[in-house]
Amino acid sequence: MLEIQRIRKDRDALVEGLKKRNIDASELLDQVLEKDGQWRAKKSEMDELLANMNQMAKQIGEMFKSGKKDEAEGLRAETQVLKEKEQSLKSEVNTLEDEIRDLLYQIPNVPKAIVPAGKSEKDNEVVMEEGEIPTLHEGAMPHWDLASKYDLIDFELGVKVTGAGFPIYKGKGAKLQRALINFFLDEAEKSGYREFIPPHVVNQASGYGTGQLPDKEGQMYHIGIDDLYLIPTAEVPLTNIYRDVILPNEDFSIKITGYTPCFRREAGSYGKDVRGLNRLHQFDKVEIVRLEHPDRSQAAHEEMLEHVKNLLNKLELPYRILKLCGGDMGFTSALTYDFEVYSTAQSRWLEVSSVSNFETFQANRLKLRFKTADGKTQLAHTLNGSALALPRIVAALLENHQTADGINIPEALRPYCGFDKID
RNA sequence: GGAGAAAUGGCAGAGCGGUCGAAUGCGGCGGUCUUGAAAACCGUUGUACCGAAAGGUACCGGGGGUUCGAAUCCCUCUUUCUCCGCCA
Repeated sequence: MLEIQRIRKDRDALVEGLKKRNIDASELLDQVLEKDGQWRAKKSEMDELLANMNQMAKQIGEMFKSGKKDEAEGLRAETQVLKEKEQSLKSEVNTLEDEIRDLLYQIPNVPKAIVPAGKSEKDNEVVMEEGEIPTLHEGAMPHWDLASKYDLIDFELGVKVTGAGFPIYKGKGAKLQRALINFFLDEAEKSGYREFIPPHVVNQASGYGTGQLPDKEGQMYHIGIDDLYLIPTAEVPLTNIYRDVILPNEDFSIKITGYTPCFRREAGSYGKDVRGLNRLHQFDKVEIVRLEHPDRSQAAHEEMLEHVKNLLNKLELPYRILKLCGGDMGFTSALTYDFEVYSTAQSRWLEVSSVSNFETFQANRLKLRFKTADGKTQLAHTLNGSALALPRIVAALLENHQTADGINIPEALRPYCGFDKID
């Protein structure tokens, strides 16, 4: 959520910035400003009224004490009118506040200067490419065929037990999941992230805190009886740990990580996009989250990219990094880099990580602040990234490392798997 | 799931319906003293909003109510603790 002060001060620059998302926010922002003006007028009117009423209440008290009953009764009758006035002002102020908040919820984050304008994923910029795309042997298969050939993942069994998009991992397939999770967590720890195991279910306030609500209500599974949501990513519980927090000084840098399953309803996908592991309703992911001083968030973002690069190098997967254009960026992000690995048997790039700087957008909703040296409170920056999401990594590992007589496990993963080949 | 008790500032802990944004202690910050530190002493110490400022308003778990006036009374929700039941 954008800060209202920023809209008051910088309306034109915000409109300009949001154009990169391919939206014209001028009308929305003007509505906010208009409502804000009305709100301020009503608010000071009400404050004045309340000040009067407080004053009168005090006088009445003193009169009763000094025995001036009649005077007190007279004054008491007067307050009746003011009370009614207060009621109506209060409801006007509340209505305006609701309207302003609803408008603010509709405005996405403003892209940073280096974000390219654009409408869709076609306008994303490839900023680097690394690793060699292997040439596969005759008869190489896509991962869903490999998964059934070596009995690693059972999609049909998942349909029976739950439904489409909930695969069941078996034997070495299950072991590989566990190995990847441990590998990712250990690497995160080496990079200085503290591990958390958060709840896999969150309340409404947390959904609002990180911006899943109200924008993406339908993407989360909702447990109606308790009004809780299954997390779509560990970002939600991990970041919300710091909701309503004021960090005591300005030299903080908080780095946390956590593994969780992720649940996404993902309505409206079809075809080759959802084949095999490409898109699931439940998947595993290790997330890294950072809270940084605004002056240091840019550097932190770059560090996070290095961390993810390192993971992909160790897994010996060819990948590329995209700088997302305004139109393809998530609602809450100011700058996002996507990592894609090349899926050789499918001949396509698969997104495996998304590393974003939200600047103050989430912090504003979270009320996550810190104390500056001169004692003021200021919004912190939040960042997060997948490091990494498992299914497409597994797909790429199976496909890229397949040979005629089995699938080779990359060196870095062997201690975690306990085997070096799937055959 | 049943029965009770409680929720106050960073923490601990007072608080008769009016003078309570809230005593007191600890902690934090600034100072005096000291070669330095400790101790002692003095001062200061929440958040947000409106306002150029003066100043004003709101907040004592959340929401609602009674009252001229609520931290204090009533209703409701949530959470915590104790006891019982069930249970990995």
